[in-house]
Amino acid sequence: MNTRIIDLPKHEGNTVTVQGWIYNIRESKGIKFLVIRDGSEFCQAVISQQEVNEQTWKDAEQLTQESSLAVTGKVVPNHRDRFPFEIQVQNIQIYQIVKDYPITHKEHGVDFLMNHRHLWLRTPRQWAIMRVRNRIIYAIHQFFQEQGFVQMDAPIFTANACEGTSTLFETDYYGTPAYLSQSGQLYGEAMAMAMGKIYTFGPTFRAEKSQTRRHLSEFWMIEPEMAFYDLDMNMDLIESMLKYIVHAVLTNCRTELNLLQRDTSKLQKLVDESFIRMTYQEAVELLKSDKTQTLLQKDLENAQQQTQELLAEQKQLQQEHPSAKKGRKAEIDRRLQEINATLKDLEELMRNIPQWMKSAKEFELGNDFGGSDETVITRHFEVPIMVHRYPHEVKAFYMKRDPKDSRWAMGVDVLAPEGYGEIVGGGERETDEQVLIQKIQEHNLPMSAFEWYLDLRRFGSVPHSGFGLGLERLVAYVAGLHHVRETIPFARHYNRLTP
RNA sequence: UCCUCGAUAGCUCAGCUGGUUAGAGCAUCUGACUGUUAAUCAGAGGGUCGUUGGUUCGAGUCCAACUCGGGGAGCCA
Repeated sequence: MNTRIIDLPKHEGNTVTVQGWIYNIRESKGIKFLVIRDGSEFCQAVISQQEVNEQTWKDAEQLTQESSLAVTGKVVPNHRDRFPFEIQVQNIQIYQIVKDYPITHKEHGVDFLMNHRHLWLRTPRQWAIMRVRNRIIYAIHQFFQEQGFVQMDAPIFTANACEGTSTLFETDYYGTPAYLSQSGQLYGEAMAMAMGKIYTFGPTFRAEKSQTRRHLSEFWMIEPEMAFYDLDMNMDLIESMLKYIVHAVLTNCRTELNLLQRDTSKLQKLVDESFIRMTYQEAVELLKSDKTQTLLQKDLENAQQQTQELLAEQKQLQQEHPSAKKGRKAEIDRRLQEINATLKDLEELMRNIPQWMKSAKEFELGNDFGGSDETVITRHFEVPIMVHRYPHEVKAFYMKRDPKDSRWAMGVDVLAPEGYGEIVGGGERETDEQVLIQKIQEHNLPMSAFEWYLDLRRFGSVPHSGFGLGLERLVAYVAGLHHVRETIPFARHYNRLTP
């Protein structure tokens, strides 16, 4: 019976067989260290010439990166490695010897890696990300199922653009145009009126030509919708859901977060401390405040100082380079590349900050926040911020107006700290048929397409709320990633349809 | 659509104000090393510098257009 690497601790001292692939080989005279991966984990297998027969050693000499094999040997502790056990190999069985595997153990550019995404997924970092993603998905289902929500699916083909704003993918549906869904929201409301509390979990499509680290053309969204929930109940649910998910990842994905070098103290804060809740008006005040200007000024000065320090280090290393020995030379080259990359980032930051300061200072009440404004607001805090009661003009037609002040719509956006931006958007829905009809007209949407939706207000209309959670943005935040394209197995975005 | 940065070896990059035969590390191949952690050490092969045109005695380097890509704005999760 074959063993998975993750189960090796249960077999200490025993002889087992593991099937997998060679992730890396290091060797010295008469001894080979294989790093084997089988999907469940990565571990070292040691082949010593003295301890195997001639044929096994001969076979071992042919092994290359990503060759597939089964190794049989004794499980012993290994305290030097991340994974605490290794296999002392007695025998190997080769499935395939690989030639010229394209991904090496050095750094690669994003474009190259994305072109080899089908192979890139095999690396430890991607392995860790996919496991975090999996745990988040599992936690989402657990959370909602435990609370009596029913998972239901909204259609992917739709006859119209539901909110009438973003650009959608058009397809041919038996001769008439159809669009790929940009949100299951309206269907979610219908399902909530049938089942009480529901959530959808499915793909969403946006045809916007966004070329940023936060956007995908195809991404996964979770959209809960609850009958008899007001905005405050909605926010409570969002907060407890995010705490639940992050707690689940913190307790079950230690290895993965460690491998990703995620600072877990920041995630722990999200679990332990209350989220910040502020109205749009308060957020605008904060944005325009001197406090914001001071904060950004300080960020700018830090960036400038760091730049000076790096330039000094760069100069020193360049002087040392000609006289350095080979090993040291390589070290210097590595560091110089690192410095160059950081300098480019800092340069961009220093270009951006003055614009952010200007945009924050000149922000006008009534406008929607831009990406930079969101970033600036989140820089003040270390936990997620729920901004609620936005100007109704900037929100979708189905959003309920604040009964106390009709300027505002009862919407809420959750902004993640550390610059990850909006991860949740939601709100309380309009319940009045006449108000909705008026809103649909104001937005120039085709009334006929919304007849079924208006039925929900004609037959037993009740207060209800819901929200949309962007899975990839949440994964990026929890895993501490620079870009959402690493959070999904095969990313689809502008200029990327393959592999 | 706009702004901005970029394209040099299989991969990641260096190449300053234009000046002999274009550099490094990794990967590949050969050799050394019995506990390695992106192992190390010695050696070898590998490039019409994104495309087209221009300036010049001379262009990887300067100029223009184009192609492709990164990041950002808009829009959003």
